[in-house]
Amino acid sequence: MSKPFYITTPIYYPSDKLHIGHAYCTVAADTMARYKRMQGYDVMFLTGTDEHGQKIEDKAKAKGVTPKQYVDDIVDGILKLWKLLNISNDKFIRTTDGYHEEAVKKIFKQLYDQGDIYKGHYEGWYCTPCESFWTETQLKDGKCPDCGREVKRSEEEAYFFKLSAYADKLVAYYKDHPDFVEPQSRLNEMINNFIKPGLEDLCVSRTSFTWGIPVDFDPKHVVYVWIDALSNYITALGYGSDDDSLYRKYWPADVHLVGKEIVRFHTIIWPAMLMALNLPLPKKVFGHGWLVIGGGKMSKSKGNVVDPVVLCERYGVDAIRYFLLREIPFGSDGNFTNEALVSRINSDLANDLGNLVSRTQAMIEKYFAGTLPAEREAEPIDEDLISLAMATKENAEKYLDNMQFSSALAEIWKLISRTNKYIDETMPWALAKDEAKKPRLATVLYNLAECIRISAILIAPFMPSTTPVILEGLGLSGADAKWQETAAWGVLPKNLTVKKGQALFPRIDMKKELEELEKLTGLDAAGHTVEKKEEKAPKQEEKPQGVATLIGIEDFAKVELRAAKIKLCEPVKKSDKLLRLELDDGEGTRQVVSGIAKWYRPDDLVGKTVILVANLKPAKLRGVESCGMILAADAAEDDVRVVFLDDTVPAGAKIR
RNA sequence: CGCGGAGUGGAGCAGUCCGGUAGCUCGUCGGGCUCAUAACCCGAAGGUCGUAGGUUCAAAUCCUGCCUCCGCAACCA
Repeated sequence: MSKPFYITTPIYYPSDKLHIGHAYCTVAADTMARYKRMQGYDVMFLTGTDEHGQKIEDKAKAKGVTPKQYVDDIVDGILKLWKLLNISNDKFIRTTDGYHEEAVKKIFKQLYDQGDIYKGHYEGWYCTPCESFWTETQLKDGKCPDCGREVKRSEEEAYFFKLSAYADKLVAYYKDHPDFVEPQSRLNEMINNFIKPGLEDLCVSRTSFTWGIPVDFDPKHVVYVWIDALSNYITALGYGSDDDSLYRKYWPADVHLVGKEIVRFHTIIWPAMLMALNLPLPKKVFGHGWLVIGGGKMSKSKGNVVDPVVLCERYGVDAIRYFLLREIPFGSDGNFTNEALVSRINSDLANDLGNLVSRTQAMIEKYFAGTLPAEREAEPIDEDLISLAMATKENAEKYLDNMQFSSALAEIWKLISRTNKYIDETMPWALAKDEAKKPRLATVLYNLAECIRISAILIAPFMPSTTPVILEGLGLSGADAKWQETAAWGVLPKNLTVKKGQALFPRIDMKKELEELEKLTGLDAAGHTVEKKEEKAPKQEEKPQGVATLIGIEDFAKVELRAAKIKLCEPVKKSDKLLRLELDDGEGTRQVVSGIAKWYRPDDLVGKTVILVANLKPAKLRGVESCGMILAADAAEDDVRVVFLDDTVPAGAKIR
């Protein structure tokens, strides 16, 4: 019986459409899963969605649908995306699936019964109308950040998981299993940041929202994300159900693939939970890096979110899969730019691989009418090529086994390049002119075909739909993609017949393409957001009432605006956004803290006249009291301009 | 002194743990070839390895200080 191999992606949060970053992680997992399958492992590849929680409840409400309807819709899109990307997951779990909910209830109950979960109190600020708890730091002006009303200090009943009890065991486990977390640096981060300062018990239930799995013995609580989401890795296998045969077969997981932002949950909370349940821990948690767009994190507010569907439609799925895994060393962050994408497609896929296949097939057709004769004539020059071809499988495996996708591809491309070079070395077109050299010519072309066959199979985990196309061009079929045969020479029949097809990866005109892409994605070649001028103007006109709800003059009168002179200005310690200002407001000096350090230096401001909101309730920022605020304009997405008055306006002048 | 990552030819990266000729891909320039998707092959130019010190026969690599960039945390009254 073949060895089991269990690999997972995170379960994604379906509050929005997924972007290229999610695709990146899932493509990586898929490549690993396909590789292991080809090697003969019995693979279980799991992905899914984490569907509960406040945010989804809110989003659904805003859209006027039930949370379930809301997530159903998004999940539908996710399934389509995975289909488009050729993701070969064996199972897809949704945390709203009945079996998962049942299992989570059981897990929660068990932890409670054995004392790892206890009932306690969650202290915070409560806003009665909103029925929401807020932490000290979430409050705005000491008031509810949602509705702005008064909050009161109160306690909420909640269940806690005794995370603190597992700190020592976790550290011991890391020590005994140095490969548990990769890359290594992420583990250091966890220990320094979270374990050393001391682990606190974890709040694992909520009463502030209802979109979740109810605690079965105390249904006014719902299970919070930790236990609900993390346990998917075992509930998907039937743990806690009547049939846990898959669980017994596949657990513990060989790899949890996660983004670096959730490494913490997977290396601290999840292992502690498993320890409490007395279950084995996953063998490895691999924290991959992020796709960085134009030097910054991809985010909706920056408008630089890349949609994988658009790219796949334009270049084909395999080109995108290749790019993602080739361009960025797995584990570190990497830049995503349109230019890099097109450049990779052109040089690696069109020029090196596609063109190699094309020229080889063309020569076999031209010189032998498509079918090679059986006579052979080897020469010493062939040895170098053949020995590299025979070594490439092992070279690639060395990296693949450590999830170094990029390096693995580089190894395969070494063979592709070497094969191109072999054509120049042997000059088949010269051989073709001499009838006596036909056996030598056939040998050369056969060697080329063999190298192409080997390369085509080796890229199958990465580019599953390209492999069959290449193999069919060599007279084989997709079913001939046998991993073991990539280390065997002479697999193709001596009298092989080729069939030249369409160009595998048509070359792209870089300049034109970048212009097109800029329009399509709103990102320029270097990945910077492009201002969409034509769209911007009408947008603003369309929703004048969207600026704010209308107020009466009496409401405006409540705001006391005054001119003030900046007397002194300095940065606030331990803060990179705040400046402390001392203002002359006509009556005296007052201190205001403003979050404009990014755009103004203290010297720029001293002596200037600004508009002060004089009757704003004082608040503390970074420990410094701020009495009022000064007005500034959001000039652009990431630019703020303070409103300056003419310096002839005296301090204290009323503004209305 | 909150935590972490990074600064290497025009661009993107490797090399740093275990000091000893600075490497890869793309781009540029020159040449070759003509089977091929204006592709392929060869060659060249181009680097004070962020910066200032220190250790050493020898430092991109080890030590110390500083600067810059990027994340996280906190913070945009």
